[in-house]
Amino acid sequence: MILQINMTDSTPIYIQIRNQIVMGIADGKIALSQPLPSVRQLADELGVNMMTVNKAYTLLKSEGYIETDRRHGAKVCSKINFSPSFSLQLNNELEMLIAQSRVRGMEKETFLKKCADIFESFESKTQLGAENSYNI
Amino acid sequence: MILQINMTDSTPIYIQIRNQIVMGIADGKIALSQPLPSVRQLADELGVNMMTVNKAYTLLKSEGYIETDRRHGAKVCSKINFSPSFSLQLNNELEMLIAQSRVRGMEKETFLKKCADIFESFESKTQLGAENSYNI
DNA sequence: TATTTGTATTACTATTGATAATACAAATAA
DNA sequence: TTATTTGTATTATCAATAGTAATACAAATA
Repeated sequence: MILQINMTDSTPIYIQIRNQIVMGIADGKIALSQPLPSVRQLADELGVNMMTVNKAYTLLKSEGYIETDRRHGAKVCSKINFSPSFSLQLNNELEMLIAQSRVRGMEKETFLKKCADIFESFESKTQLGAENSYNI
Repeated sequence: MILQINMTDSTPIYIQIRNQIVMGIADGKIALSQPLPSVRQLADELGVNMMTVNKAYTLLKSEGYIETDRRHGAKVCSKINFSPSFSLQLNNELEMLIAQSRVRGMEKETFLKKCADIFESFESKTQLGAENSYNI
């Protein structure tokens, strides 16, 4: 399994890369401390420019998901903190999503159920062994 | 109370207007079917261009929050539907938010509690009478 | 010495955001 | 009637940003 880039999607490539790596960590396809491919290697595989991958890695690094070392390349952090900046972002985005859901008539219980389902879908995937890890 | 535009914020003005109107509806400061100020009037009050307000109104209309009538101006819809496109957007955004929260060590219960709190904060505000409505 | 790493720099292009000036049709108020 | 007010369409301009790309570089390793 390799990252899937959708060139017709309006979402920028480096955001797609970033999102898929975060999702990969969340559902256990990418392990903590796992080395990531080099920017050149991943760029080759995806058919994009090296600096596009670098931009994704720089973003992931600034968010605390990965760390890079000049020689050893990039790897997932061994521990990913719940930072204050993420806490702010989470609050703001949840507030907007809930405002919209509420205005459209969604009940609180329905919303919470949806969240619980998504959360549990990650938990079940994470139980999978390392043999299901991403081939990146 | 008037809409508060932050010119130093990187969020585009028309998005700020859109967000604040959605939030206003959600917490009851703006009622269903309530008339909104004309694009010229709101533009004057905010000190922005008429077409910037028009852009916000066009977005709100496309999302089903408001409707416009050539003579009577814009007003909030009497009923705002839970559209398939919003359902998709909600799923995608929740998936990303939950992935990030989980990776950062947030427990499912903590996440659900946060959502419930936000939901309830809207519910309590909505109980307020019409005298608390926005002065827009 | 050769190779591989991330990264800094620079450049190019397309897109976006905001504003502006008009103009128009429709509806209302005088 | 006439004047005014509504949203909107059109066109234009300008600045800033975003996205991608090509290249070069320092550091570390084999």
